[in-house]
Amino acid sequence: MDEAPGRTRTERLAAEIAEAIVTGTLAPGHRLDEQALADQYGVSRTPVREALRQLGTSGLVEVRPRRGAVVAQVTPEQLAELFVAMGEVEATCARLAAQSMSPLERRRLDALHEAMGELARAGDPAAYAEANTAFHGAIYAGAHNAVLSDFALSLRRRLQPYREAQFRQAGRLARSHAEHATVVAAILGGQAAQAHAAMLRHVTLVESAVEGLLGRERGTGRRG
Amino acid sequence: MDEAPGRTRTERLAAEIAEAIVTGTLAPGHRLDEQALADQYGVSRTPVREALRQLGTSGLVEVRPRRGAVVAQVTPEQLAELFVAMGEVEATCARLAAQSMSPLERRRLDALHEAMGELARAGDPAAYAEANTAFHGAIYAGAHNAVLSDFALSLRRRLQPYREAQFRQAGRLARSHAEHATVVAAILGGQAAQAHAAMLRHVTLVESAVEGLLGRERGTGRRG
DNA sequence: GATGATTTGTACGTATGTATA
DNA sequence: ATATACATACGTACAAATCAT
Repeated sequence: MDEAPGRTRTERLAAEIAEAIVTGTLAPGHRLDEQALADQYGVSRTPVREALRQLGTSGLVEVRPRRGAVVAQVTPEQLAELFVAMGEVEATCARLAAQSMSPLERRRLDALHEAMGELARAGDPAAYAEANTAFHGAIYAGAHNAVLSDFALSLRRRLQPYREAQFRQAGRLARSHAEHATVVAAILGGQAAQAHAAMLRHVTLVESAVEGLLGRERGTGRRG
Repeated sequence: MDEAPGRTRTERLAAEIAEAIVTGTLAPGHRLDEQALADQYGVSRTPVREALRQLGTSGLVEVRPRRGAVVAQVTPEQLAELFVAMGEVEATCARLAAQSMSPLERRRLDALHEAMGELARAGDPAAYAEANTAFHGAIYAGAHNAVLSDFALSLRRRLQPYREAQFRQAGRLARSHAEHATVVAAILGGQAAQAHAAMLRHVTLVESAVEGLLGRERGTGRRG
């Protein structure tokens, strides 16, 4: 059976539901009925409740007392704030990484960046997106601060549904890689201020790309 | 009975337990027995469990599957990371505040700072500490970003047990107020970079003050 | 190392508050 | 506006795992 990851049912459920939200299987605004989820996963309501509460604290779902839980509905204003926050936190991580990455970490970041150049030239959005997560993760880790990197990761997860399709935009891969290049150069060179600025600009450009996509794709029905 | 704040028992319990942790009534490392807490608050284990999970996600308590929950025990390394993270996030808020505070918000920040000067001269640590929370809260709010300000607030809460006594240090009030002055001047003048730098320095100095206190009070610091 | 005690994890039942007819 | 239906919040019971002996 599936007893693999998180040891308790609550943990496994939280992970599975989070995954479903992040991949878009559960769309924003979708109602999360406790009994339905319990039936679906073959457990009782108790671990479902605890998982929903946990996801509520991390911001992925909105729990309204006595009124049930829904997949967090992010307004355009909140989306903008999330992107600003992610940009600032990622930029901070980049600055700290420039100051405190070990030589080994720097070499690995450089190697990862080179490999992503290949993926960009090959035009493989899925592989690039996966490597991109690793790239940003390497920078979080290089900041050597678990508090900041956990927060950056949680923001990245919350924004993932909205960033998913950006790499399909024409030319986005090549531009992303070029933006990364300036970040990598600053970090490898230990130039803290430049690393901060380059990362802030990169994330801001991602936001622009996403906004372009949302403007185009939306128009279909959300509730009125 | 007491039906005052949070509507559900879980919410009230989470607030009460958090308060007890933050004020030091529940010391770090203290075991949080579900049944004992349930008896103490006159409820069943269910809302206690949910409250503990919630506090676990926010970092105030550590929940170990099948092994119970304890008040989060912060190692010296984690404490340092928390201070670095808080410094960076507060500095970011200060920079954003310098860029985007409204004239009214700037006037209020200035007035608050002036009032704190009185408290510092009067030598009232308790009142100063309370005003200090409002001061930093005003800067978070001035950043106009709920994601960042929520994170800053949660970090401040997590660090509160370790910062509590700092204002009793001789001369700390006056120094704190002088540090605030440079932050306020930069924010009011719209000088983003200076606001960032001044706030980062301020928080770093708070960390030093706390470390001095901990070193004195604890005797030993590092664990083997 | 095995056994008993304690505590957590999960299931299930009931009551109350919310939404709907 | 009242009543009805239903989902959630909470309590309670049992199972399973950890710990103490």
